Amino acid sequence: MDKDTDAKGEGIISRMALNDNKAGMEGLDRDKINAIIMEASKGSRFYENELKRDQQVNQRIEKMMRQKASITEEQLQKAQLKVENMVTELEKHRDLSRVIVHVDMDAFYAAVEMRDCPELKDKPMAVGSMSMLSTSNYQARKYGVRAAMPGFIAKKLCPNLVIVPTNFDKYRAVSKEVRAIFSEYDPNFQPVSLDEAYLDFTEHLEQRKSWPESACTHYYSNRTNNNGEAQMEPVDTTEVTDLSPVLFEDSPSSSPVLTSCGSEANVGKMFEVFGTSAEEAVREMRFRIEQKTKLTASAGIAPNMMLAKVCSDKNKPNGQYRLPPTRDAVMDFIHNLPVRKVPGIGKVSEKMLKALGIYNCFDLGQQMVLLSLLFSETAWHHFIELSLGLSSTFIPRNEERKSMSTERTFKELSHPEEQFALCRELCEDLAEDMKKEGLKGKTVTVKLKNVNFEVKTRAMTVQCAVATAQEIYAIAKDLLNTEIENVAPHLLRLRLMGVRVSTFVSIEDKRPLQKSIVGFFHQGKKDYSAPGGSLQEPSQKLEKPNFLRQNKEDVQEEHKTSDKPKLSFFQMAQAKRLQVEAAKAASQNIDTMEKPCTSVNNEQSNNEILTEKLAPQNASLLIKDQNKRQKVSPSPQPQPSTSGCGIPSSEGLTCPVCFCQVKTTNLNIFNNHIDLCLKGATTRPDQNTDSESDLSSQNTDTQFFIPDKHNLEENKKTEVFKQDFSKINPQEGYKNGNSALDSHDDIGSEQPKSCDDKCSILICPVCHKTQDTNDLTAFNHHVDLCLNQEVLHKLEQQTIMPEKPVLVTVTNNKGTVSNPPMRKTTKGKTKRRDSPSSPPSKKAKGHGPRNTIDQFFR
DNA sequence: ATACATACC
DNA sequence: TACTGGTATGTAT
Repeated sequence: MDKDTDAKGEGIISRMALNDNKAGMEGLDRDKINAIIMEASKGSRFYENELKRDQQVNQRIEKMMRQKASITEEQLQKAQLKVENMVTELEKHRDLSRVIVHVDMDAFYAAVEMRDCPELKDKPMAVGSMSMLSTSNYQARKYGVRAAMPGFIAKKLCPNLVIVPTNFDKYRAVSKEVRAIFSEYDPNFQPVSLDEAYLDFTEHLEQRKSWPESACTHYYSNRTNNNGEAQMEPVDTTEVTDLSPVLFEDSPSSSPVLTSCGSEANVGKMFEVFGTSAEEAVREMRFRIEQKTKLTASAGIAPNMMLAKVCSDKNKPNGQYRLPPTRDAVMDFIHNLPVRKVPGIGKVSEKMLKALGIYNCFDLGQQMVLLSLLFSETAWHHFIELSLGLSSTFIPRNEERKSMSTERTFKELSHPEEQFALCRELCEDLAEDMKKEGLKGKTVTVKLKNVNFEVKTRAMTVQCAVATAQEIYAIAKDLLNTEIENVAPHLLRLRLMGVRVSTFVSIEDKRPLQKSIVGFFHQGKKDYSAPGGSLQEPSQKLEKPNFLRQNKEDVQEEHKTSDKPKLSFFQMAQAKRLQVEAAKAASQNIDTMEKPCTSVNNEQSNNEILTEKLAPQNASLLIKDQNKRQKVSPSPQPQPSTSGCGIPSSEGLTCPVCFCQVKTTNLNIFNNHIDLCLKGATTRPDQNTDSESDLSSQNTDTQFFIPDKHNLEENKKTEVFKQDFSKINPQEGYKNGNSALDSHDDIGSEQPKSCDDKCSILICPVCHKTQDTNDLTAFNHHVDLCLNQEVLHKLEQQTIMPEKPVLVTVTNNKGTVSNPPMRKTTKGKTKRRDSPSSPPSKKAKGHGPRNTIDQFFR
């Protein structure tokens, strides 16, 4: 229509241009900066995609405007009442009694780097890479350089910009120190990211009233020559003491804020005494942070979280702002507050509101009736609270996570083989992460971004929760496969792939998993029908649960301990992981072309030996095939009989599943063996060994697919990002906080061999739930049921979603399968023909596969 | 339940 | 040369 400005691409500025709403961006030459950004971006695929997305937003706006035009007087009156009632109701419950504080470290990563490298202090610098910056210091911000900007553009804005790679471990360590201080003011504080948190100071302030002055006295850390013992703050003596960072000479702080300890007024002073007010307490906290870390923080004090957050930005950097807890003060504060400053209102909402003439929170209140008619209920409810300066007055405790994912960006990846390999690797990584938290989920989502930056997600929910890499991959690869087939004969030209697991099933006790499972095998081995017989009978002759008994006779005779078997799924995962780690180790070796295999991560401590030994062989294979971009070729590889290349053996390789010696040095043969072992543990032999073709069709899945990292040119970069962004992850709190590593990284304990602990807690090794019984019979019964389910499920997947092309049309609305039913249908092949033809029946919005694809790859 | 968009750091 | 990664949530179907 008449979006003359937007259509011409000028509206895109709201997406592309810098946000000067953050601190440190005052008085910039915006136009010049934007011109440079545009110049650097124009024509790129990224830019084109942004344009497209902007058009979508414009359409939303147009739709909204049309809606607005059709509003009747009657509707308005009705809405008016509704809004008024809502307002009075909300006012009635306004709570100004809490003292909420939001603390935010100033330019955190950049500040850490500057602290540790004085050279950087007087230079514009940023942390990140040429592809993406995490943050920038205030000097760089003067040039328009800021977080989330690609480094190469930042360089154009500021040619002298110094870009420092991220050092996540360091930031995390600093964060830990800071959080230790937070917890003294509010033990239940909520971290938002490594550098940011919400605290409820109410309690602290109550207690503080009666504190002696000594409790409110805090020392400078770099001026305590002799009386260190009198200090409240432990001083890290290894720290250089003259770093006192006047990081922000031009701090705009207008409120009475602690001056930097290097300033004239404070020279020679050894300590500070703080008062009992909220401001004093927060000042004190910031002082302690600075003394401890040599870094500054900013804070906001207000009666609720939203206001506190906005306030913390007000006097940043190295400042604080308190909004008095009165309605007048709040309303006054809100009045001129641009909506974009409010957490939760981003570019798009801002643009939509702007189209309605709404710029600040006052406007928001004025237009509430209209908004209530144009936006969803949740949206306008949020708006109305906002316009009244209301939000949560208590800080919610960190709840359980709802999903876990991993994704990776790389240089174009188009070959299905590589895509599957990558997918598999992602599943491995994800499974590993999930294991640390003992999670199992029912929904697997694959995310794909093509080289045009168009994003697609494909999800499938299954009956039984999945946790291991294999289980996840079994689903993910089908989702991926469906997409690949849908665009055939074209290739999926990907730039990013991700895998996510969600819909977690509750697991009551995740920690004692390792030990308990061993205990379980020792206890329950007898027979699932036998009650608490010999609780600690030596593990010579365990019986499998009924279900698995038929599986692996073959393996059993080779190795006595192979009966442990039932090889819990954890063990399978572990075995698989060993494979993968070996592969990783191998490819790493190639990366550096010299790094000895001992360069494998330390965390692998327990299986390091194994990986080390595997690595050389893998490496040689990899090198051979490096240019082919193919999985390890199945043809016999003349291997120099590198003695001791296998797992602990000198004449072959030891299978991590059955622990048998496989007398070969050919990795392919070995891999096949492992795969058979793994399959054997979960599926009927006849299902996967029936024919040659069947086997070969599963190669993708079962063989070592060694991702060719060298073709992922971005790999190194992205690894960096993976690190430094996980830190900002809001979930970081509990992610970090758990000590799962302690028990779960000890993979040795997963191997029945090395474990003789017995455990009296009964935890089902399948569903991971603590069983509320001491009765072994009942427990065994439960386990059998669980296994039944699990195995059935797996069989189901084998049948319905065979390796090759199954084509469960996930995207098909309702009708077709998205969730394999538990019955064994005939082979999925018939289905597969059916479903693609069904799209014609789709109604309304064509969002069936075809349409999507057309869009995706035009 | 699935897909896509928005938001946050 | 080059535009992140992890999570939550809202909206629409």
